[in-house]
Amino acid sequence: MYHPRELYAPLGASYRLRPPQPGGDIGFPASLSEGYRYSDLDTPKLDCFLSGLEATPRPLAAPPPLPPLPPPLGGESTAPASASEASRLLPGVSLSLENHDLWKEFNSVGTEMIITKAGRRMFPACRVSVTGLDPEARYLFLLDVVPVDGARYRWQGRRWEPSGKAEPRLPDRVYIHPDSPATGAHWMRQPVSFHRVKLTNNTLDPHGHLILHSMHKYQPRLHLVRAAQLCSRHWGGVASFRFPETSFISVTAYQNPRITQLKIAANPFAKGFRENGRNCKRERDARVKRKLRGPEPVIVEAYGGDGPGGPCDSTLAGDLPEQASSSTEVPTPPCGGSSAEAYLLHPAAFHGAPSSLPTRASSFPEAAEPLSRPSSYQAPFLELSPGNGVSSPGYPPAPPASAFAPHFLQGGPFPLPYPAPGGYLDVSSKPLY
DNA sequence: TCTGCTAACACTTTTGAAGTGG
DNA sequence: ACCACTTCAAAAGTGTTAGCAG
Repeated sequence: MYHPRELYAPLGASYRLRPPQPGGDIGFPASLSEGYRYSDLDTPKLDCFLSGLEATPRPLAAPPPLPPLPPPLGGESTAPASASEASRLLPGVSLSLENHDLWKEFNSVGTEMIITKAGRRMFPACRVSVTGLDPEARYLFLLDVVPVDGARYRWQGRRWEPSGKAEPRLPDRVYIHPDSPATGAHWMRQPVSFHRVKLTNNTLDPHGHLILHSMHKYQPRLHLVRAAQLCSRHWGGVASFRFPETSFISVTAYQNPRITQLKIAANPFAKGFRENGRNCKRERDARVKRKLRGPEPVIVEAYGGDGPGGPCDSTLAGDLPEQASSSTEVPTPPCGGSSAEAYLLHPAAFHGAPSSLPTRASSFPEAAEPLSRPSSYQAPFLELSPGNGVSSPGYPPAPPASAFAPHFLQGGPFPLPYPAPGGYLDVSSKPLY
């Protein structure tokens, strides 16, 4: 494993990010905010996806200086987003959170996400609508999760409170939407769901799930990268987004009973725990009593469900029951083919190895280029539009989606040196401890 | 004793193979 | 032979809970 500072020594201090600005998150002490540094956000992180080859591809030879670190996540933006930079890279691109209301409801209580050794899905999942993409160009859609602050949290019976410093930063991993790469038309056709993302607290996780510390506050980020293929050293622009209402605290067991209630009410897989479900507290207690008395009689009556509406696997359809997609349209492959087609056409892009391997080099001429110092790019900060695309100038910009090079790929957690769409990418920049 | 984590559990939904009919 | 549809079992995703470790 390499650290970017070792590989990119020449970049030196230009990649230093300034500390977060005061005035941050509600409930987050300024002292902790002041003391925290996004020490790893300068990791060249997404370079791998910057593939080629847009109409006017350009090699990443002269990295512009990274923008200063934005204010602490969740806080008020004291420095407005750099719209000009954003438009220079991916002009006009905007995202809106489809399930904004649900997220808002959870956020008002204090969202908690279960993390397990085996990996647990996020609920609610990030489901967004995209506009402003070039319908013909191809894009990668990525999701990662970054710490909101430098604190560890503790449930104090009624609310979350910081209790000490955060654990050391874990390996940064990126979830690649399974449809990637796809055309702008594809991404804009219907809401894009990231419901398959899994969170784990297993630092040795072999499945490539996003690794988090328990009792820490995190913020999901979405990245759109204009690129024709998964891995290249060329790029056509990138835009990063975050929605403050999607921040959450990772836990191994729910702390706030109100969150539990919300999850049970909204998640179809937890239907059994609802008031009328067989797994609700009343039924469970009764079952335990019956068990103590003797064998439980077989219940023949079918459990009345709420009808269909569970998470849908398709990107093109809704992923959440409370937002049943009205679209029954059969997904059509994006221009140039679906991810599966892309796989068939260019298997080396998905199963390929670092550019030194012949399989990839044969399929992707750009991989045969000499491995000069990978360059970084400047990620735009965009204002977010919560729900239905309604603009909200109060939304702070996302932290920069820093670039990274294939060097940072960790083969370990992945069966493949390059992750397939739908997989995860380990972009750890430094050893765990 | 307290806090946090894990594994087992019962339940539901999703998925995909197998079967059926046009 | 092909396609669309249905059925069904297995897999996967839920929160709960008891027990364990530090």
